[in-house]
Amino acid sequence: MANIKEIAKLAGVSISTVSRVLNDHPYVSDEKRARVLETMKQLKYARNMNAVHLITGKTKSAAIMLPIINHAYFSALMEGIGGEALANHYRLVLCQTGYEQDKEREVLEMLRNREIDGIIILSTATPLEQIEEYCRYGPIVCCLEAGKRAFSSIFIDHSRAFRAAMEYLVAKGHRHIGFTVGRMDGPSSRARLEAYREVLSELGEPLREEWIIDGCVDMEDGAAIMKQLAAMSKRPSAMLVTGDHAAAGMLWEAGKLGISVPEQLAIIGFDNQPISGLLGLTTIDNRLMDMGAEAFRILFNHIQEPDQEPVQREVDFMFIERTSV
Amino acid sequence: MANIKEIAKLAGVSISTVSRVLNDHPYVSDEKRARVLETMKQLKYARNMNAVHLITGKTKSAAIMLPIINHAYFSALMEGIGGEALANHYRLVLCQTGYEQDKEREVLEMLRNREIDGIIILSTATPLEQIEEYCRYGPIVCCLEAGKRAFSSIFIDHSRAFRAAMEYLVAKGHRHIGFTVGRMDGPSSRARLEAYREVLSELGEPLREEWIIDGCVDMEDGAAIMKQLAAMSKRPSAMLVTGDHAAAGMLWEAGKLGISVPEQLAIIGFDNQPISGLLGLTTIDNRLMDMGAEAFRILFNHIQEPDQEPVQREVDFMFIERTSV
DNA sequence: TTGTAAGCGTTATCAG
DNA sequence: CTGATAACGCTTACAA
Repeated sequence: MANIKEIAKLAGVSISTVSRVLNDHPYVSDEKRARVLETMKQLKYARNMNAVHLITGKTKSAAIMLPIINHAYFSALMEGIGGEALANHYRLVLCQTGYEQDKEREVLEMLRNREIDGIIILSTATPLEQIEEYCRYGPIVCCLEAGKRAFSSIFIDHSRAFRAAMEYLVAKGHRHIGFTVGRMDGPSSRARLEAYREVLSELGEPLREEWIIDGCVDMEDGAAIMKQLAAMSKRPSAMLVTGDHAAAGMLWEAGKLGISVPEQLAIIGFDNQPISGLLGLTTIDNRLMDMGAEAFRILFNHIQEPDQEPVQREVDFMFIERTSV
Repeated sequence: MANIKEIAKLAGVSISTVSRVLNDHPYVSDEKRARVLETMKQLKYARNMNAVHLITGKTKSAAIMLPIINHAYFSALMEGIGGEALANHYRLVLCQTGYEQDKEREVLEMLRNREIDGIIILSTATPLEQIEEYCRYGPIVCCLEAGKRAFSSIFIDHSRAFRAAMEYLVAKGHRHIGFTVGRMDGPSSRARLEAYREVLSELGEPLREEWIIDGCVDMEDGAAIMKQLAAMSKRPSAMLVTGDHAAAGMLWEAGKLGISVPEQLAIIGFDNQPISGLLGLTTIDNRLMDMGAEAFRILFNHIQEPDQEPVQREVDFMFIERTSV
C-alpha cells in the first residue's frame, strides 16, 4: 500500500509537502497541492493513522467504562456521549466490565498505554483512590458523585433527589415506604440509604430491612420484586424504584396480581425513560443524555487543555409528576 | 515516560531482550527476564501501544457501525458482540451513524486507515456494493441478509419468519393483517413486504397501503401508531410489529383506548426482548445476543486467517407463542 | 514556499 | 540465548 514517501516521489515533491497537504497546512502552492492530491487519488492512498497516533501521542479516542451494555440507563448515557463525540470527531471505545475489577483495571491501563486519550466512567466497582492514580496518564470523567478528586465528575445529587421523592410521598400521606437499588455498595445507593434513614427518623418510623431491596436492575427484577412484596405480611404503601424499567416491571406485575397502583401501592421510578411516559409513571428525570453529552465535553476540554483543575459538576434533576402515586 | 530503550540501558540488556520479555518470548534467561521486569516496575514502564500497532499493522480493535445506540435491538446485539470481544481481548469502537452515508463512509475509511482490524455492521444505509469495495482493506461482517457478497453476513430469514407469523395469524382466523417496519428501505423490510404480498395474494386479500406502516421504531412510535389504527374506519384485526418495544407501546396504548388484545387486535412482536415475556407478547426470537456473538466470531476468524472465503450464516428464529394473538 | 533529517517506540531480521 | 540494526509511516523543527 502506498505511503507518503511514494506519493512524494511520484508527485515530485518532498515528504513534508505531502504531509502539509494531508494536514491542510497553509504554505503550500496550489499547484503542488493539486499534484499531490492527484497522485493520492491515483495510488488510492490511505493514511496510516497508527503512525499519526505514535508521533502525535494522541489517538482521538476515549474509552467508556461501563458494567453492562444492554441496559437503558447506560444506553441513554452513551447516546449523549456518542453524539458529542461524533461532533468532535472522537472515537468511543466500549469497555464492558461486568463490575470486575481486573477488567476495569485493563481499561485504566489503556490510558497508561496511550491507546486512548481519556476515559468516561459510567459506573465502577474499583475504589476511587485507585482510579485517581491513573489521572497522571490522562483525563478521567466519572458520571457519579465522587467528591473532590483528581478526576472530574458529573452527577445528580441522589441524596437530595431521593429526599424530594420521599417528601412527596409523605405529603401524599405515605408513611410506609420501601426502596430498591441496583447495587447496594454503589455510591448512589449509599446516598439513597442515608436520605432514607433521615426521613424515616424525622417521621419516627422504624427502618424495616425487608423494605430495602437490593439487586433490582431490570424489568424482570422489578416483576420478581413485586411478587416478593405481594407475599409480605406487611408491605409498604409506596416504593421508590431503582429505574423506570424496573418500576415498569413492578407496575405490570402489580396489575397481574390485582394490586392497584397507586391506590394499594404507589411507585416512583427513576431516569424518566420513554417507558415511564407511556405508563404514566411518576419519576425523577436525571437527564441522562445531557449528562452524557456534558461528560464528554468535560473530558474533551481536559484533553485540549491539560493541567486544568478537575471539575465537579452537578446536574439538576427534575421531579416528573404523573399518575403512579 | 520511560520507554523500552531506557529499560534496556538500566537493566543492562539489549532492546530486543526487553521486547522479548514484553512479548513472553522464550529464549530469555530467567536472570535477565527478572532484571528487566524489575526495572520496568521501578520506572513504572508502560508500553506505547501505538508503536505496536504501527509495526504490527494490527490494532486489536473492531468497529461497530450502527445507526443509533439507544435502542434495545442494537443493545442486545452489542451485548453479544461485547462479550465475545472481551473474551478475545479485542476493543470495540462504537460508531453511531444515524444512517447518514457520509458518517458510514468514515467508518469504512477507518478500516482503510488501519485504525481498526475489522467492522461489524448492524444496520446501514450505504449500498452494499460500496461496502464491498472496502473488503480489500480488511474483514467486514454484516448482521443482515445480504446475499452472496465479498463480506460475510449473519442473519435470520426475515421473509420466512414473517411468513411463519402470517400463517400463524391466518390459522387463527385472521385475514386482515397489517404490519409495521422501522425503515421501509431496509433489506429486512423489503423481505417482509415481499412475504406479505405473497401471503395476501394466496389469501385473495387486497393489499391495503394504510396497513403498512413505516417509521415504527420505538415504544412511543408504537403508541402513536395504535392511536392511528384506532382512528381508521376499517382497521386490521392483527398487526405484525417491527420490534417488541414498539409492540409494547401499541399494547399499552390499546389498553388505554379500550381496545382489547388479542380479541379486537392481535399483536405479534419481534426480537423476544425481556419486555415481551413480561407483557405476554407473542413474538419471534431472532436470537440477537447469539447473533452478535457469532458475528464477532466470524470477524475474528477472518482477522486471524485472511483470504478465507466470506460466509453467509443463517440463524434459526423461534416462534414464541404467548397471549397477544 | 519547500526540502532535509531527526525522531516517535516498537517489532522483526539476522548474525553471532 | 543475545544484540545490532533496519524497518513501520508519519510529523515537525530547522534550514534554505
